[in-house]
Amino acid sequence: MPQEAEAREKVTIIEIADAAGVSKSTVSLVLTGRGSVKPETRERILRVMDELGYVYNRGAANLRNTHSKIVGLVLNDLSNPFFAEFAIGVETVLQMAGYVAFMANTSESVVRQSQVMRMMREHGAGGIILCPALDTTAEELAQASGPETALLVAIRRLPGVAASSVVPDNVAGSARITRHLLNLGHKRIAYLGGMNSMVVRQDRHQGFSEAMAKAGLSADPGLNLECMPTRDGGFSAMSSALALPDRPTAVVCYNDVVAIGAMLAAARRGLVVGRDIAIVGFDDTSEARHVSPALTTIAVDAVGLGERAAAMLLERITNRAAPATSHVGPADLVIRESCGAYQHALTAAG
Amino acid sequence: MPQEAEAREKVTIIEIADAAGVSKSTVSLVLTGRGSVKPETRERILRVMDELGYVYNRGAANLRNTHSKIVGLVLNDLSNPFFAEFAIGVETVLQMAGYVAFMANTSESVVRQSQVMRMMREHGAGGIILCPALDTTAEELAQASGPETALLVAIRRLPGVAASSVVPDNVAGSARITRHLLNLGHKRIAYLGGMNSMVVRQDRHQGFSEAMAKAGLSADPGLNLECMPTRDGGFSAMSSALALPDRPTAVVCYNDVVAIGAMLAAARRGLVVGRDIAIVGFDDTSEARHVSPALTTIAVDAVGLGERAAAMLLERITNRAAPATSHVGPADLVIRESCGAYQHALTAAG
DNA sequence: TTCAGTAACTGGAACGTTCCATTAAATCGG
DNA sequence: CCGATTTAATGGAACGTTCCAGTTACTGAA
Repeated sequence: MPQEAEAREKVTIIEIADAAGVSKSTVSLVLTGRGSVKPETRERILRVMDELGYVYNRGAANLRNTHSKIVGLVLNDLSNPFFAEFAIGVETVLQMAGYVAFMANTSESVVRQSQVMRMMREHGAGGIILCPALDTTAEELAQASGPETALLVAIRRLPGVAASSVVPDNVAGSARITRHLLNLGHKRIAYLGGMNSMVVRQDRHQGFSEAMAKAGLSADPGLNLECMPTRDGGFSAMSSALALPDRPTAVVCYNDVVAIGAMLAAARRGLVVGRDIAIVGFDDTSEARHVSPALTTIAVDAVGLGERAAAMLLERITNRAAPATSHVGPADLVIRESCGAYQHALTAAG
Repeated sequence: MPQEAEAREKVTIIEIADAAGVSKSTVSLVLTGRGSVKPETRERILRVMDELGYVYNRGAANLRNTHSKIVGLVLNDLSNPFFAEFAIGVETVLQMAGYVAFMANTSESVVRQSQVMRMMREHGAGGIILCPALDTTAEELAQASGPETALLVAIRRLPGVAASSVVPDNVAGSARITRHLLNLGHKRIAYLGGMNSMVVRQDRHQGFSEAMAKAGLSADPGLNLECMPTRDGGFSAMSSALALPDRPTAVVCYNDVVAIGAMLAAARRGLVVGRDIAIVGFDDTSEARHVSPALTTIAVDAVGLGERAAAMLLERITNRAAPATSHVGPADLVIRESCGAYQHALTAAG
């Protein structure tokens, strides 16, 4: 048991050296494992370190080195379970590689975003994984980021930014779930939620439109409804959709939280979701499974995206000549109750 | 617009000094804002910094200073929305104070916990907020932590650890929600979920037992069911509870996720939660509101606890003579549908 | 005018490491 | 048993800051 020395002052490599009767260089050698040092000497030094409660000062080491083993993770909304899962994926991979992560939540504020990115760079982060706040521009980012810090943009792609990126396949996923509704016989299908200025919304709506077009249906612009990507947004947008003279029989929502808000609005009007109307989401957050009726949605594997993002960033940091790369992750249909597929199968069979 | 210089090499205070025609000391003065420097000179230096794309190297500065402006946040389970909210609270306060946070997720592994704590110390974290992994011992913690790093233990208190702490009032909250069920007329009440070895479980169960005792009821040991604090755990524990010959009419769950698992199990057996059986949780995660029927639970204000934890840690870091303190946060009853209070009121009125 | 006081600025040592250039001792092939 | 090679260890400069102790130049009071 190391004796909890009275060490109020931090103990340095030099004190270790003195106590072990060697030079600081030798201590450095055992610390970095680089040169060759006699096993017996190594043991003695390690023992002394333990006794004096030595803790390695990476800041000092980095002063010479540069390779810092720190990366930053900047999230636009940690309260969204999707991003929490993404963060878990990122962090797992970093930890296994011996890295440690700065984490910051911007709450969609671009000014906080710039601030924390600068802070992280000042503290020597070798790279940053950024889930950009809503109206982040390419220019701002070029400012906030810099040549010493590798940048990877995740989840929300950012046109015109020279950085690696990791995003789910929004277009394909959206087309997929739209086809699912078309197969169930729906023709009047609304697209609900998100603001047109959001790239993710553009991609997802594009998938929707393409699937509709391929089925020979043109998307009614009156059934394309914007709203903030929140539960409340979904609720009120859905309320107006239901007030339309010729209301939709199915609704493709921007994401799960909008869908859940929409389901509430439908229920409030006395409609049984999955029977009277079909509602589907996107993301497959854990809530999707537990809401009632369970939500049919697109699973994008947030944890997997996080792991991939971290791996790509590390590659880029260690092998700094590597070019920026992009990864588009899978987006799989998860059929549950809210689309009415089971009802449909039942009536078809009976 | 700062001209994106070809600066592959990092630019230092000395290059700024040369370019601005002053000494490095003067540049340091404007950086730290300490001495007095002519406004005109300051402007010039700032302009040069902008032009050359200078980024402050806090690592180098800390080498002399010691006051690092970094704190660590170690979470046992980020996938639990409760801890995500706690993290948001912590991070908000830190950000406002100009600090940046290391974040790590241990997934209840004490070895990862020790590893990340050591890493954080090596990187110069001035303090660590720790939500300890399940079987963390006081001795281990004394090892992993050190005199240079202020420690604050949050959410799960850890007997025998000399550190500040922030926890919700588990005993009072649990007693409160138990009284609520007693007031509704329940007599056979089960306590479900968590493992007896967990301090939080002990506290919550204590509150439960005390409330039962005060009502003149002794808690039936057959109705005290352990399980892992997960949805699946709740599901199977509830299944066995319902298979009992004389089954409970109400169930106090260890936390919300266990309660939601229990609700599923009840529904699976054809029971209507809130009418045929009462189920209540603890934590008031956002899921509690959106599950159906909505969950009656105890709100502990995760964000507020996080803010408080961060504030207390900062106080301890800046004013290092300050003694370790403890904070016990409020635990308020939130009545929704799963306890059957509305049904009860209705039948009472009718 | 002189002198104290202040404003503006500066050089150099120090912080805790790494790493290069050396040196001293040990090993080895012939 | 010699020269060459290898192993083990060392001193000192460097990394990018801060801060102490100065050094000017200026201001204003006596």
